[in-house]
Amino acid sequence: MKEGPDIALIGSLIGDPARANMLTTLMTGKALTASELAAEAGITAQTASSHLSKLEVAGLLTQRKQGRHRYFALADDEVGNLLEAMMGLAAKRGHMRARTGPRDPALRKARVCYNHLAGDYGVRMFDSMVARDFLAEEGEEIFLTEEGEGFVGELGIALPDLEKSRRPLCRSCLDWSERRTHLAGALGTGLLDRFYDLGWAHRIEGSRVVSFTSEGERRFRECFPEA
Amino acid sequence: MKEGPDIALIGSLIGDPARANMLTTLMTGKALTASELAAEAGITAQTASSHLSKLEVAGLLTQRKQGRHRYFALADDEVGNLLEAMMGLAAKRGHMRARTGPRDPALRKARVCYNHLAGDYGVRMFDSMVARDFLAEEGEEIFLTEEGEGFVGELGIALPDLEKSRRPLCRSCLDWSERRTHLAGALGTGLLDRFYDLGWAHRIEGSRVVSFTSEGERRFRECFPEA
DNA sequence: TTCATACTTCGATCATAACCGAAGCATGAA
DNA sequence: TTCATGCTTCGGTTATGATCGAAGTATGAA
Repeated sequence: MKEGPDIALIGSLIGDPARANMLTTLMTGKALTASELAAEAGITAQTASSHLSKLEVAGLLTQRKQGRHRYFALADDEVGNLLEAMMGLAAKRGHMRARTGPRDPALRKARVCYNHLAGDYGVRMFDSMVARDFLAEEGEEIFLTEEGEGFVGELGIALPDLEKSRRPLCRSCLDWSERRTHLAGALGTGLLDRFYDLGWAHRIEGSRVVSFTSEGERRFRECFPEA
Repeated sequence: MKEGPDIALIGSLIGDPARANMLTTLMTGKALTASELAAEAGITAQTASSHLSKLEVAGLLTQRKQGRHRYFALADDEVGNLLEAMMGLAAKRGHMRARTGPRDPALRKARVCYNHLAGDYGVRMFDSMVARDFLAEEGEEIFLTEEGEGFVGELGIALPDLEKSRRPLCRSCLDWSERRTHLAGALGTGLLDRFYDLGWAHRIEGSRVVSFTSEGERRFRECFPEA
């Protein structure tokens, strides 16, 4: 009986893992750029672009152009509610995401979260800097203290350059593997870039894994002692 | 690469047109055999068998063997509510199936939503009961008030029986055609069953339409006056 | 201007899964 | 027993769509 609305269309849109990842990420309510969503879903920009346009045409996402960026967000509350309902059902049935793969342990240890360090190392760095009062938390906001400015300066980071960009210097980001906060923002990006420059670590091609050299690992642990 | 429930699995299951047809058909609340569902979806028995086993493994359907037949039904209310929510979103976005037949107006007027009354009449009943303080809303939760207990008692509903079940007595459900709340839960089911028993209405075979007799319609309007 | 970034479009590859024919199993009837 | 029905399993075909490389467009920065 072909009566009523077409749920298969919406189902198939949510049914693709890459799109489901994007939608889940957007459940935070924050609008994200196409590249951020691509990184989150673990796909290239081309593929993400195709997915995002499908989701927008179907009315699940809205798009806002801002300069070179395109920010995507869930179209409205109803979409969020539907996703929430699906998560509820999935959780009840025990359908958790499969997370078994050879790359997985490396991903949990250290990976890029769009442009900054995440995973165990990302959280460790953040905690260590907070413990030594280099970073101060005020609610959602995070500030670099005066001592912190000295610290990152010694590391060889040019703060004035970072402050020139319109991005906030410090932002918090929630880690899916650790379920704790790590450092994002211009400083988060700056620190990771500095680790690359210092030769402590490098990106694994075609993956989000950040691989530390043994020397780099030693220096990193020295630099960010556990609290 | 995210933590949390796997909505993609459920989405992809609902996302196949053949399976979506089967699930929509089962929204009538009646258990149907594998062959009936195959015919409904327009596929062969082999293909249907494969679909049905996937849906059962995922926990969306339950199966009951009876002789040579296998009867399938939606696993529980939550599945029905999710499907209804998806229909709501699809309808709002204009994603209707190609063939919207003459039965459509009847569907909007009164239909079963898995096991309770939906459509114009479902919303009217809910609104009327809220307006007279028979039902009280507290955020997402809905309660039957003391006056409400008296009211449904007069209608001939045995509350103790309903309360024995583990299902919540009252739950809200979003209506895709009216875009408003109607009553689900054990009481929602109980009320619809009572309308059948009283001869006010009956199900149209092979459809979700609930057809009221002219006498039944009169009594229903009397019983649930518009606010 | 030139260069870099952010994103899209095109084209081709490739993996998944929907599908059905044929055969097999289980139940019930004759 | 034999036959019919309801459903499942197996095997092979086919269509869909997810993916990425390469190239193109648009915006902003130098």
